[in-house]
Amino acid sequence: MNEKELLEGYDDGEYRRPSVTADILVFSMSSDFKLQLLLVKRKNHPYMGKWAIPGGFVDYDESLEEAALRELREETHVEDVYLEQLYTFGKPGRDPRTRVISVAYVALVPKERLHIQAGDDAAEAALFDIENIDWGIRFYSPEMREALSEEELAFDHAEIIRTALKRLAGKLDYTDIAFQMLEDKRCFTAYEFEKIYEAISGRKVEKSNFRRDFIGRYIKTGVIEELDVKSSRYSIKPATCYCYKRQSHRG
Amino acid sequence: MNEKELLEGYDDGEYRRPSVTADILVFSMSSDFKLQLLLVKRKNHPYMGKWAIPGGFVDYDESLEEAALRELREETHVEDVYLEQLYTFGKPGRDPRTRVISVAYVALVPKERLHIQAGDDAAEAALFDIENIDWGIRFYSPEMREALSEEELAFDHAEIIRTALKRLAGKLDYTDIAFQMLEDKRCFTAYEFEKIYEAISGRKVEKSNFRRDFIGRYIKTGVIEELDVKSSRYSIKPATCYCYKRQSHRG
DNA sequence: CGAATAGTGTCTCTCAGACATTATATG
DNA sequence: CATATAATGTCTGAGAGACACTATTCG
Repeated sequence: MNEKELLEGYDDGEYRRPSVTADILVFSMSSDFKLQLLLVKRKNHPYMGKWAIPGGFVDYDESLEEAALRELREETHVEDVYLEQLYTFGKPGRDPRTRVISVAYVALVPKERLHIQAGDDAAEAALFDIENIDWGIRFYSPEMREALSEEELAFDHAEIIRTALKRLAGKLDYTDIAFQMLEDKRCFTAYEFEKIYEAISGRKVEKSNFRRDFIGRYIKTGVIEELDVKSSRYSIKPATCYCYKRQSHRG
Repeated sequence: MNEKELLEGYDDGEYRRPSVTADILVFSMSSDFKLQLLLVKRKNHPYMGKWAIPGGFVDYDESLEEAALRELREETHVEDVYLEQLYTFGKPGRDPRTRVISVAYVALVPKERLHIQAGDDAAEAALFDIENIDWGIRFYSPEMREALSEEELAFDHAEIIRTALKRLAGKLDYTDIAFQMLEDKRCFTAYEFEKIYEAISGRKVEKSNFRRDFIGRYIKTGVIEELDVKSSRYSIKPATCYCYKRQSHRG
């Protein structure tokens, strides 16, 4: 291919280094408690018009996490969120232009905090509902209910998303990640928390058991506290509110 | 520092890329069932004379995993082992020479398969017993029983080792990693497996409970099978041997 | 009243941890 | 005999999962 020859012509005989990018998977939760992922539509080749995970090159003086946060800021204008390194993807050929090693990060952001805006490399940016969690992965766009198939994703991004979904589901039971999706960590109901848990794990839970465990584990360990406030946001009968007692981000 | 100025002088105005290395943490098990880690003594600056995790630059056409396997082959002459990506360390300044992003891999290698040899960048290579698993990390060299403190480790390698130990202990219960340390996966006793489990988890287990669970879970799921063979290698009374039925590596 | 969620109680089964006991081989 | 590991058994309490039931508020 002449495109490849062109790129190899850039090489000047010195040691040829791979490029490093930080990619960021921004997960959020729709108002009807469906797990959502931020994708951007590529406006350049390769994969022009396909949907991709936002990301960009890591600057020489910037840490990987800083690079991920910078991308996050550019796309969503949020700063202070839960962020976790996912995995590093580096197979030669995953980007047809040149050798790219991508360090993928996962961010969990409550939806009201998101102010989505397409970055320089993207035509548009949108949140996609993640409907079925059988790792075959199928997305449905929020407004139009249009299926987004794996073929419409750029690069190896379907694999990256699968990895992220597995990681999130796996960490649900022994970490606090579900709390990171709450609209207001300082005042939320058991119902909200349960719905978030269901969305991330991909399966229904028994309401009564979940409440027992939820109360039992987190109240006893002081992670949450019962408040005097009641909320009728999601129900007719006012529900007890709880307060998450740890720092709002970091994990 | 004039060393830094020298390095920055190398920059020729083009986009300055970080270097990428693949580092490999080779864990093994001593004959008395202590968890061991392969370290190499640096023969060049920086950190000359300090102990380090072996690693090297990722070639332009080589996958991250291939790079890790190449390093592994150079240091230990083993090929076909359990290998897993650990984490990517990329803070600016972690290598005083230039910006280095290290993708760390963990390999689990039964000791008899190791044929340790120092690579080009190392004066010597040795296995160190990991004695206490309180994440303060202290090593004792195998022969001399000399303490190796965190200060004697190069770069941010103490942090990398801590990360690896946590990961291994965490995956012990829901993966097959303990089997990867067995001298002979096709014929081993419950005693051997128990000792490996203890070494990786860093705590004693109740023998009878462990056997019940060990038999219960793995026999029922077909992961292991009971053999007719008996072994007196670790006991006076001959013990039942078991056979691990899955592929010898990969995880 | 029905609808929808809030919230409580109960039963079973599995599993982890603690501990006791017997068996088998060697010196 | 003592010793060291092999191998089996028993008890308890915690937790997961299934399910039944009552309470509260609105329209």
